[in-house]
Parts: sequence; C-alpha cells; structure tokens
Amino acid sequence: MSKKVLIIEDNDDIREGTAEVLDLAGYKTFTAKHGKIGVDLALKYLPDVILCDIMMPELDGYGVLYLINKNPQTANIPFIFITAKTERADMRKGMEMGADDYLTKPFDDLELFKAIESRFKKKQQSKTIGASAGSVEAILAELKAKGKLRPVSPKQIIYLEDDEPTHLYYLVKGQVKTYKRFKDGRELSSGLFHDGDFFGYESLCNGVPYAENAATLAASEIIQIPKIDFLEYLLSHQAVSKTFISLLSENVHDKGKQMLQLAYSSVRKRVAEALLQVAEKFGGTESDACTIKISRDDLAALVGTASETISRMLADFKDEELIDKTGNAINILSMSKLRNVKQ
Amino acid sequence: MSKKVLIIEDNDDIREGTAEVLDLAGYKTFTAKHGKIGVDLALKYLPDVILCDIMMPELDGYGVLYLINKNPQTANIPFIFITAKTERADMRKGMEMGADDYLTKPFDDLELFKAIESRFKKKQQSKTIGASAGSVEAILAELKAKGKLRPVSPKQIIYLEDDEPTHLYYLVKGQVKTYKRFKDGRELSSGLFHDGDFFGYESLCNGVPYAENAATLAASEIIQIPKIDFLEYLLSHQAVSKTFISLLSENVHDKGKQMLQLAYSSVRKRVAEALLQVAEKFGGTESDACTIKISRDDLAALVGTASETISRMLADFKDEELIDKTGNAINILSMSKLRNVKQ
DNA sequence: CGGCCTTTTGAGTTCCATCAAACGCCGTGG
DNA sequence: CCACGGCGTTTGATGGAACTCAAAAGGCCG
Repeated sequence: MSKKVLIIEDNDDIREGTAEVLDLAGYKTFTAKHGKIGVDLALKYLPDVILCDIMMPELDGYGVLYLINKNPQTANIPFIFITAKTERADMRKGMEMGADDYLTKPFDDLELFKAIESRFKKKQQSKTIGASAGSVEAILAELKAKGKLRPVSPKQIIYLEDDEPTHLYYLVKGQVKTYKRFKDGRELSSGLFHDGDFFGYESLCNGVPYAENAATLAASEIIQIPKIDFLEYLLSHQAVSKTFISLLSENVHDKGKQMLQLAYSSVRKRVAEALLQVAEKFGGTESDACTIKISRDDLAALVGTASETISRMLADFKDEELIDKTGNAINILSMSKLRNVKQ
Repeated sequence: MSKKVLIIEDNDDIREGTAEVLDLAGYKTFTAKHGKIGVDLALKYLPDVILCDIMMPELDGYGVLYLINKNPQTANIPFIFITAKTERADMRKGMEMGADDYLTKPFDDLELFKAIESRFKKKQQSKTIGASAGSVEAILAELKAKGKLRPVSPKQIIYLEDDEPTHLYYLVKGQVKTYKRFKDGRELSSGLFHDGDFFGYESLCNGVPYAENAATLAASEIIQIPKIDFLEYLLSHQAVSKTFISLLSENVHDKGKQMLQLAYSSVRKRVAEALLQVAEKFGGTESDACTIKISRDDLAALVGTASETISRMLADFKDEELIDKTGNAINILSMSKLRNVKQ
C-alpha cells in the first residue's frame, strides 16, 4: 500500500506542485489550504507523514503541530515544516515543539524526497524490538533511541493536565517540574526532574489523561518516546517493568512524605525542606554549601504557599545566617543546619 | 536433608519428649527453654518449622511470633503454637497474629506429626508456579493461594513504619487504613482499603522498609502472601506486573490529588471530600444517601486536622442538612450536595 | 537610564489549632 | 436498678500562623 502524505500549505502553486511530484513518486497525497482543514484531514486519513507550512491563515503551522501532537492518534506522525523563513529562531521554535524536520522554500524535489524518505527509514528502524538481553542500561538506551531528541527553552510547557499522554519523556539535560493547578490558579509542584530522569510515565501506565502539567525550568534537552514503544517495552522486558515499578514506588513514597509535611509541618519547616530538595536536585556541588537559582513563585509552588510568605521566610533564614542572597540566587550556607530547622 | 524443627517450650518434660519423638521420626531438632533463646536459634538455624509454647518466662509465645514475623529471614517459617490453654480467645489471638496452626496439650504423637507434615505439604504445594496463562484473575488467585488467610479484629496493627516488609497483603473482607505518623504523634491517613484490595506493595516493590503503618478499622480477613512469592510473580507474569503498575500509578494519581487539597483547600472542603471518600470505600449503597461509621480521630487523620475541628465541621454540615448523626454513625443525606461544598 | 517584572515589606484579617470544660454513651459493679 | 468511671465527642474561648491586599523597593533588559 502506498504511503499517505498530507500537505498543508496556503500557496496554491507550491501545494499542488508538491502534491503532483509526490503523486508521480507513488505516494498518495492529500492537500489542505490552511491549518484547520489540515488538522481535520490528518485525523480523517491518518497520513504517514505531514508536510506543513508555518505562515498560514486560520491556523498557523505551530498551531497545527500542537493539535497534531495533542491527539494520541496523530501524535507520532512525522511532521515536517515547509517555510520560506530561514531564520534560526523559527527553526528552533519548530524543532522545540517536536517537528521532525524542516524544509526551506524554495526546495527542489530531491530535498523533498530525501526528507520524506528519511522519516520512513527512521520509523522503520525503530519498529524492531532489539533482543538485547543485556543490562538494564542497554535496554533503556534502546528505548530512548526510539524517541526523538528535542531542545526546549526555559519555561516551556511540555504537557498539560487533561491532555492525552502520547509520549514518555526522558530528560537528557536540564530542569523540569511537574505541577498541579488549583481551581483559583495557585500551583503545587509535585515533582522536580534533572539530568537522567524519566517523567510523565504515571499517566501512560494506567492510560488516563495527565493529572498534572510539566514545564521546563531551565533550557533542557528532552527525548520524547512514543507511547506505543514504551508500553511495548514495559510489558515485554522485565528490566523495564522493574525500572518503572521502582520509579513508581519511589514516587508513591516521596508523595507520602510530602503529604505528611503539607498536613502538619509549619511553612517554615516546609520552606527549609523545599530548599534542600531543590539543592539536591539542581545544586551543583556535593559540599554542605550550595547555590540555587529559582524564582519565588516556583518555590512557593513547591511548598504550597504564597510567594510573599516565601520572601519572608527567606529573609528570616538570611537573618539566621542559614542562607545568603546574591541577586536572585540563593546561597545555602549550610545544608546541615537547614536540615535541622525545627517547627 | 532432614527437616529442621525448632521447639520452644519451658516445660522440660514436654520439650525433651517432643524433641525425642521428632528425632526418631527423622527430623533434626533444636530446643529452647524460653522465648529469647528460641528467637536466637530460629535466626541461627532457620528451621523449617517452629513449635512454640505461649506461656513462657522471659518472652512469651506471642512475642516470639511477633519477632519471627518481623524478620524477613524467618517470617515465612511455619509457626505452630503448643499450649495448655484451650480457650478460644487465646487461639484466636494466636491465629490473628499469623500462626499457622495450634496444638493443645496434651497432644499425642500422631497429632504432632500431622500438624508438622501438613505444614510441609502446604509449603510444597505453594512452591510450584502455576502455568495458568489464563486471565489476570486466575493468576492473581494463584498468587493469593500462596498466602495464608488470617482473621484480624478491629484496630489491630498489621505493619509498622520502618519494619522490613515480609508480605504482600490482600484484604478479603473488612476495612484497613494506612497512615503515617508525624513527629508529635498526629496521624495522616494515606490510604483506605476495602474488600478486594491489595496493600503494602509499594515498599515491597522497591525493597525499602515500610514508610507507613497499616491497621484495621473493622474486623477483617487478610491474606498475607510471602514476599518472595510476590516478587517471583511480579517479575515473571506480565499480568501481575501490569496489575501492580496500574495500582502504583493510581496510587500516585490519588496522592497527587490529595496533596493539592492539603495544600490549598479549606478544612471544610477537605472534610467533605474525606466523608465522600469514606462513603465510596466503605458505604454500602449506590444511592445518593449513605451511612458510615468512623471515629472522629480517624476522620481527622484522613483530613489532616484536629479532631475538634472535625466535630465542628460535622456540626456545621448537620445544620446545613448535608448529613445527620445517629449516635456515632454519620448519615450522609446527599452525596451530590456534599460534593458541591465550596471553599 | 527608564520601564517592567520580580521581590520585599507592611498592615489587617481569617482560619484553624490548642487548651479546657461539659456532655453523652456504655459497660461495670454495687 | 442506678451510680460510677472511663472514653469518645462536642462546645467554648483564645491565640497564633499564614494568607490577602497593597505599596514600595530592587534587579534586569533594551
């Protein structure tokens, strides 16, 4: 059966021209002259690859990509941007959002074929489940190889509450938080992640929509692994099951601890704990002192309190010479003393 | 190799007499004349079955059983009480604590052999991993068959924080809560369980001591499944992995929700939620009304507040005709109205 | 250097924990 | 049968911790 290609592009000449070329090459093509139609067609025909312009009326390319990624049925379709814009910024934005490739107009037919074919080749490759009976690391590495690496800038949202999970995430490098939003808009951080952490697996594991949001705190590199690949590995490799059962158990353990604190510890104690948690996750050195950079709002979300209160507590800690502040950053002078904060 | 039997009994005649008989029957016997020595020997020789008197100097039989059960190495050794006491109460207490059988003095040699041999038969049986490739239920039933059923009265502790996990628990019938204890003694419930629930698996899953306590709220029947059997099944049956991955994920999900509430919801709202949670778990009917019986302290632990506050809130709810009280029990008049409690 | 966003400080208020005392329920023993 | 004590629950009064709103100060970017 011939591969299906969806072309979303507002310029009639380019759209029809490209379609014609691809038809001749044996692909089955669908065309849409703006984003909205494009998304409808994608859902209807589930193409094998999507080519999409960025600047379009109705719904631009970024919007199309967002919607495509949000829907589990279409989330794993390779997505290639076509655009006249050659600027770096746009290219980066597109790749950050999870596009697989980029074609800059004008492109010749060879470029087009190569871009599309290399998508298929990559997909093909990742279809096979390796038989590496080796170490956990080897199998997890294999799993990671199924995903695509994506640079993400700070304060970018990775997924949102109630979205259908489509990927497992692995943080190669950077800082990510997961958080829940209370009705009135206040946030509570439920997890912090740094280099080498997996996240976003709970919802995948029992097939429900996300119960939390995830966003980067700092510039990061994230591998996103398609849901089906993850589930396949989860159920066919003991090592993978074992890893994620451990992760989940740890998660339960940590959340239980945090719950007890939330219920009965004073804000003062909880702020101290939060500082230590951030320091352990993101702080560099192994020594008793450490410098962390985090906004008051993020700290407040971690503690479950108002940001004003955080300011006051930090002022108190500074008076007591537990911490110091240089600009926005917080220097923890003694982790051990901070750990001993009572009440 | 001959089976090892440990006999713990303060009466010299009975102890040596029993040992002699068992020696003749080809068992290797060890004897202890009181509980303390008994526990030491159990740990040293890891016998295949333990016979133990109840009334003893130094450390009584219940104490021995408790210590034996607490230690992972000895927790799964079949334990048989020998005692002159024929009273029901003692027998029940012993069985509730996890004894496998009961011999009442005076016993004849046949009774003795049968009691011991039937322990071995049972152990043997449960050694084989069934190949039932059938439904999840079938495999889980097989897993449950590895454990032993134990009746437990209300307010009994099943395991304690920092204990080494030795069993997976399955609640056949009854009500169980898990809870954490804050430094100052206040409690926070982290989970409620009712008929058909597994509990105590998180700590088993990542091999750490319990992070919480578990106790019955009402008279219950609990199957305790030895740790090794559980882990064996967990890693060799996809269905079991899948089940527990789901349970863990749900757990994470629920705890996340509860954390958000603890952080930002008013006590009023949290009390309403707690009532609903208890009603859903333990309340009988499917209708909008429902009666639950729970102590104010348990409710307070569930909400994470003082029991006085619970009293006040319940009084408020009664004024607003959301609930009614008959004696100790709480009649929820309208679950849907309770769900809509704002703030 | 000025504008904007973040952080800090201030004042008032609310919610809830705590301490104490009274009340009701229940089994016990006189 | 009722008085009694113990336990769990309810009610009252008070204080403190932390939230809210508001305004000032500080840091960062163009």
